[in-house]
Amino acid sequence: MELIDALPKNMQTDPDIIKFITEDFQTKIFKKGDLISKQDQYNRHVYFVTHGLLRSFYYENGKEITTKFYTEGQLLANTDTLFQNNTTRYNFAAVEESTVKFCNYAKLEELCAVSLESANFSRFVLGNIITQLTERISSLQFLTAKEKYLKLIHENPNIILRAPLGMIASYLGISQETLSRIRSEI
Amino acid sequence: MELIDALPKNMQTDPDIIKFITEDFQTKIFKKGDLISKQDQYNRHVYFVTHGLLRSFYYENGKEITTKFYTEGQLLANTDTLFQNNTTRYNFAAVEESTVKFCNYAKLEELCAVSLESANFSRFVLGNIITQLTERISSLQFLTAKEKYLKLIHENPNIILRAPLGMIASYLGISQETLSRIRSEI
DNA sequence: CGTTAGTTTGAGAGGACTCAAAGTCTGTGG
DNA sequence: CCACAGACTTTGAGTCCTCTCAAACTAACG
Repeated sequence: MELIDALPKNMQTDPDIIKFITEDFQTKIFKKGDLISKQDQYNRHVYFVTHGLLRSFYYENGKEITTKFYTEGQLLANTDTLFQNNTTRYNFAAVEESTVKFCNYAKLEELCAVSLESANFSRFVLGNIITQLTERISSLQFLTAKEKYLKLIHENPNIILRAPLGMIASYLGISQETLSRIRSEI
Repeated sequence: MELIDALPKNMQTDPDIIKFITEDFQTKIFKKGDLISKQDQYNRHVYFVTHGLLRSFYYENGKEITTKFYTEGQLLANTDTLFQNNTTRYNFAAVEESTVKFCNYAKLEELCAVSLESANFSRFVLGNIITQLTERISSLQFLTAKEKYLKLIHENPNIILRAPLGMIASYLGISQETLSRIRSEI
């Protein structure tokens, strides 16, 4: 999915936007396992996933905890850094070979500082992210391991097919073994 | 906390903003237990908590599940409705007597459609909400009941003092009894 | 001072965890 | 094209955390 297709129609033909996309974005391909960004650092890029699957994760008692998956058409960024100016606790890595388009967040800020349309579209995007996160919170809050897995199957079957079991388990907040047992009884 | 104090300095003196705050906002006081907004409806207001404590919740097997608390200086809104145009699954109610200032989201949209400053401040606010939600997800994902409670004490001691145990328990995703036992052993 | 909301305590059941070991898959080098 | 190493998944056994149901206790309020 191309970046421009993710924009509302009226912005797709806006010369400022086109200029922004063509001049300020770079493309990069990550191989399976490649790190895009490391924890405890500042990374002020915003990535748009053109193709592939990526994830964010951190270490807890030596184990990797996957916090989120990012597929085609989604945005990936260090919100800690962009919005709070802190280093981030998350690593970002490619689960499979992935192509991303990225730009410096400062450039996006510059655009939003002069383009009302962009600022408002950006608000819209953030609003949708909030809805997604809220939904995820309510899954984690009270569902059993099995319910969480079934919900993921329903809402994001492609992740289940594409990501290894261990990553999915930690994403759901359950152990690998438990997820494996759940799979076998379905 | 007054609404105007929540704004960045440069906006506090902006005539358009002042006009917006004084003309488009209303004030309302809710008594303990009062419902602000009900599930399965559209509520397109945005509320700013001047004083007090409110919460959002839904019903699961007849039990109330508290999803979030809102204290002084925070915003409360039906993101389902504002960003996705759906009815919401959440109820909002006052945990204790609370004063809110509220406006129609459409008015805020109108303001953002003409005021770059406002649109960008709004983006900033949304960004912070995202950071908070992300943080909450990681608490729910892997902490034990006790760890979640200790984290809440650390980050939001006032909620623990002001909200009844049952609401706090469901907010943490644990049962009342478990929370009570955790309290007694601390 | 009684009624209701809220909290604590107890007992038993079950889900999910950990540690450990055995399978299975996959890709690379001979 | 096969074999093997390393990554990934499954299975087993035992333990512990947290749940549920029930009942007693306490606080708040009219």
